[in-house]
Amino acid sequence: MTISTLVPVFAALGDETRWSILAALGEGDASASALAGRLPVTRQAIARHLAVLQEVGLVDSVRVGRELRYRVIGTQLSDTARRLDRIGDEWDRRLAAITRIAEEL
Amino acid sequence: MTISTLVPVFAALGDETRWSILAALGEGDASASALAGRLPVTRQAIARHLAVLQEVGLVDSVRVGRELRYRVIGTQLSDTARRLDRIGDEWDRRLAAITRIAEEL
DNA sequence: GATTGATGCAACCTTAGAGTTGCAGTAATC
DNA sequence: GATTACTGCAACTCTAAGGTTGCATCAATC
Repeated sequence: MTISTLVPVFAALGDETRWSILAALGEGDASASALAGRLPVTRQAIARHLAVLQEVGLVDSVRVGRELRYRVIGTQLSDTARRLDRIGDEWDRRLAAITRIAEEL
Repeated sequence: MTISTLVPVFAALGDETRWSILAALGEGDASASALAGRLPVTRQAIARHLAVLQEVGLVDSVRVGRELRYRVIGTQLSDTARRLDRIGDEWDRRLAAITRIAEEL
């Protein structure tokens, strides 16, 4: 599991509109059309954002009647946070090691 | 402290080249020119990436002689991870609540 | 003080992505 | 079965971002 699998997730999270979509979905599952009613963007734009979010596993879709209902997957967010934290720790340790070496000189 | 301050951080982390820069800096502080020697991109491109990283607090710079030496700030990464984790938890709780309500119907 | 090696700035190219409009397809409902 | 409402697909615009080349600048060294 390399960090390169994380990059698309961060790229997905690096957009305000997608956050507002995620926030709206946090209030409860919804379809692209339903979201378009609440957000100041077109349904098509939202659909593409949802595709991006689904691609990186932040969102899931279920067919309900004639609508595609999306829901947030909290796990992916937690996982990402955990991995990010681990990387931060690694860097902290490495930086501490470098600092120690530098001070010993 | 709103999530909108987080978005630029994620946007910064959503680029492979910037990760390779961060990884290179993890090995020890370095200048843009030094990094250009190790990475397959121009110094100018690297300089701009470093500006972006510095903008969101992922990197810091110190003048050493005639060179600008950059270093990773592990804290920002850890903070981001913590905040992301908190958001994930909130969503998990909210989703659990919604699921519970749905099941009670 | 001339040279060397670093940064800073500007113009430019190219592509990816966010957004739009328009229309076709398709599944419920009356 | 006609209508209604949602999804799917395609073409188009526009801007931002990643990358490049070229030159100016400025500090350190010989």
